[in-house]
Amino acid sequence: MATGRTHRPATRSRGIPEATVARLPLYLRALTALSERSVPTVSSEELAAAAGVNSAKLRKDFSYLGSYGTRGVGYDVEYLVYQISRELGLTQDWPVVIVGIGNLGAALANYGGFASRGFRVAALIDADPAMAGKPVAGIPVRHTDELEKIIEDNGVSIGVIATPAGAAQQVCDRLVAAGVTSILNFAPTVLTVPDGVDVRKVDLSIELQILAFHEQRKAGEETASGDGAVPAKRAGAANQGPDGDVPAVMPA
Amino acid sequence: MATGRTHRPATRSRGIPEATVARLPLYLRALTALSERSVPTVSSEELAAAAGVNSAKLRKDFSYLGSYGTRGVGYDVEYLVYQISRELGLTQDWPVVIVGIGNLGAALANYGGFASRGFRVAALIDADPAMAGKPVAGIPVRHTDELEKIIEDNGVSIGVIATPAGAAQQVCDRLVAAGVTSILNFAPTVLTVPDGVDVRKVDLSIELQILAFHEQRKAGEETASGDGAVPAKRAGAANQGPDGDVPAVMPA
DNA sequence: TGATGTGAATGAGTTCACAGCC
DNA sequence: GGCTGTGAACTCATTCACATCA
Repeated sequence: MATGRTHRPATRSRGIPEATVARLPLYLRALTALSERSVPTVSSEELAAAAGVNSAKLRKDFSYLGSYGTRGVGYDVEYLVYQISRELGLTQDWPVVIVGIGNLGAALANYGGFASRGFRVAALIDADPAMAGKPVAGIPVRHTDELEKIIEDNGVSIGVIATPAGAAQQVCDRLVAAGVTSILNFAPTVLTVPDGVDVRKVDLSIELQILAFHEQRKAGEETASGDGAVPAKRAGAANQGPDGDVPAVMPA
Repeated sequence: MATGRTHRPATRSRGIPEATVARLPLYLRALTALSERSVPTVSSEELAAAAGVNSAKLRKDFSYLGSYGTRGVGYDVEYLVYQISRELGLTQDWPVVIVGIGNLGAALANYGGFASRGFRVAALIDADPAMAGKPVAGIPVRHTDELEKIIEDNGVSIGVIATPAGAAQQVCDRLVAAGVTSILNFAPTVLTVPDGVDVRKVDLSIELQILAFHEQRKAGEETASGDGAVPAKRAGAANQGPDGDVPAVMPA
């Protein structure tokens, strides 16, 4: 069952930790902003502040990519932008399809952050025949019937599911059968996929529930100061920072 | 229950790991589905499968909440639903405001998953005067000018930011100044907040970039040492040129 | 018997602190 | 002097395996 291909002693040490991968886009964004302001170099301290992490972590992260900095100076912004882009695979074109063009699907279609990072919305797909042909974000919506053909014609390997929960697994199955190997799931349901397919999920209500947990705890601490078990100190508490992401990749 | 060993440590151990907290909503959803099908009890194995985690992890997670299961039997569904809801603070009402009513804000306003879990959309707020009064998801949009008053009047402690990146920090500052202590940020920017304020972020493009990283690696492995475990349908590995290409990403 | 609950072992990720180089 | 790069220490999370108990 378990794919034991953990061994990767091949050429370079391509063992970038998942937590690091998850932060690369963050660094990339900060670097892009610097690049636009024509800042030539940046120190780990400055860049870390811009990205909302601490500098030791950032340096460690970069060390997995290689030695791209200059001691005593810092990092060359343009060079680093290129290296991170390449590492993330953003130097190539990734056609994606978005399935389920409700409010959320439309928001995704309109989201500028995709196109500017190598992602091209190859098609919008919806099950509602009334939607077919209607343009959203300048792209005509196509009917679910065409899903397989669209995937094939465009060589799509990344699919975004923004359907209601009830339809998600079925859509997922069809995407996978048609050749999609990475799925970003916005539907509040657990998707089952075959081995070799990555799923990441974004769950709006889960995020709120996590906030509610912390919020409740804050409220409780104000009054219920009597619990001896509570170490009084704000144990890792308050500021989650820009971090706080839980690895959601299910390598199945 | 002859032994007087009554387990009631629920509100004692305030040391619930963050990773566990992040999974509680997942369990809650799976349990809610079981509850709706009137399933009385469930084993850690079954529930773990439904939530997409492994059973040892689930049992460990629950052990932080207390001993709510019965050895040899499993967990009482209704009881667990209640305990987890309480732990997450969902047994109380959480008024939230959504700021920035574009496509995404509208999607959030329409998202049913909020209301069903104790979150009440107290107000929708947008900076565009033309939006004011216009109903979205049955709730009239109000102008940013009223932000502080709305927060106060409704006792809002959780705010959702769905504005463009450029406006996010300013909106954040106003929310915090008005009394909000938890923020869910959808804008692609790092927010700076004072101590004691929680920020969680959901970044659409970051998730896609992480997928792209893994997708790229898959494509590279096909040609490398063949494990054979991954059948890998011929996904659109269109752009194979790994090197030589000039950074086609980002304005330079 | 058949499940939970949990110490112990393992692994992943973060932070420290300083050697090494510009 | 200043800043990167990285072993080592440390903290947090997952998994194992089994004692425990209905």
